[in-house]
Amino acid sequence: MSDPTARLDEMLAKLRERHFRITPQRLAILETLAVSDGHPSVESVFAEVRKKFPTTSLATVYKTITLLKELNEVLELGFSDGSNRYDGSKPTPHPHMICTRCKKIIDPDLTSLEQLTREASQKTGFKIVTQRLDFFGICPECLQEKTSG
Amino acid sequence: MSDPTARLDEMLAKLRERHFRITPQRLAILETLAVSDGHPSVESVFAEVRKKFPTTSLATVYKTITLLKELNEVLELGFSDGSNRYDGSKPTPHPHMICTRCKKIIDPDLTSLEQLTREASQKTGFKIVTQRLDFFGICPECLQEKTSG
DNA sequence: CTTCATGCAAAACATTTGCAGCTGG
DNA sequence: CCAGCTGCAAATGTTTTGCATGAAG
Repeated sequence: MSDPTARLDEMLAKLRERHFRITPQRLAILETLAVSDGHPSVESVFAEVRKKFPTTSLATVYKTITLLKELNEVLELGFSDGSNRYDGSKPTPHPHMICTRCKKIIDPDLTSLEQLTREASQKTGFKIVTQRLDFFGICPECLQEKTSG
Repeated sequence: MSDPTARLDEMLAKLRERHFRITPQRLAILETLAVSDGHPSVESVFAEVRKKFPTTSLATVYKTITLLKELNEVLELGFSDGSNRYDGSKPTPHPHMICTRCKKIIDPDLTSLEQLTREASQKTGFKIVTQRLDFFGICPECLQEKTSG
């Protein structure tokens, strides 16, 4: 999708602009979020960052992600079962396709979402600020597997 | 939207069919979920049920709602901040308009959702099983208020 | 240097679970 | 009767918070 290096630079620029410090731990967290296109969980970010900085705490990962959310530099895909996932490569709200078998999450490009949003606004009188759209199902790869889970 | 009494009867029929017991507490929980069109939270269901049965425990409300979810007789609107809401009057997945100011949730009737789902399926090869769509914004009533929050 | 970030442990939440006693069918 | 339900309290799992130490700028 977007260039990971460019995204990392954008994130760093935003931090500097707001005078937040760029610590080694933060840099590692930003890198992980900017590079991964797999919508990582907090735990997987934590595990990744620990490879470089073994003393990093979970609290720091949470704090940094909270900061990035406030700066609109990461998109949180919250699920009520606590399996939250994060998208740092494309931080603006967009639809997701979620495979309920392998847990993969991909970003579809849907042209008719704009039309749907317009319809929703017209029919309800809401001033729509943002939206969240998830499709749940089975991805092509899992569909090919004979054995059903 | 749908007739509350009819919904309650459907829920009761499903419980009986599967040989689950209909206790006074359960009945009160079902009634609350079937009647309210305001997408109540667990706490508000609990508060409502307590009016009739003051000894009811939160655990029972949770257990009953979990049961109803498994029977597809209630739709859970989970939010990652823990402010989950429930829709017993229309238990099949459908879009929601959520006012971020007054927390009201209403059900829009969107004709172009089907088209969007088709597009998502075609472009990704997913076999789509269900979906979740929330629009966040300001409702007409809140828009009319002069003071901004 | 001064302020902000880190890391630890404890706290805070909503939700789930274990279990003794109760009760619907 | 007795399997399943209730209510209590304890456990769980994730996220947040307080605070002393450490490091970015």
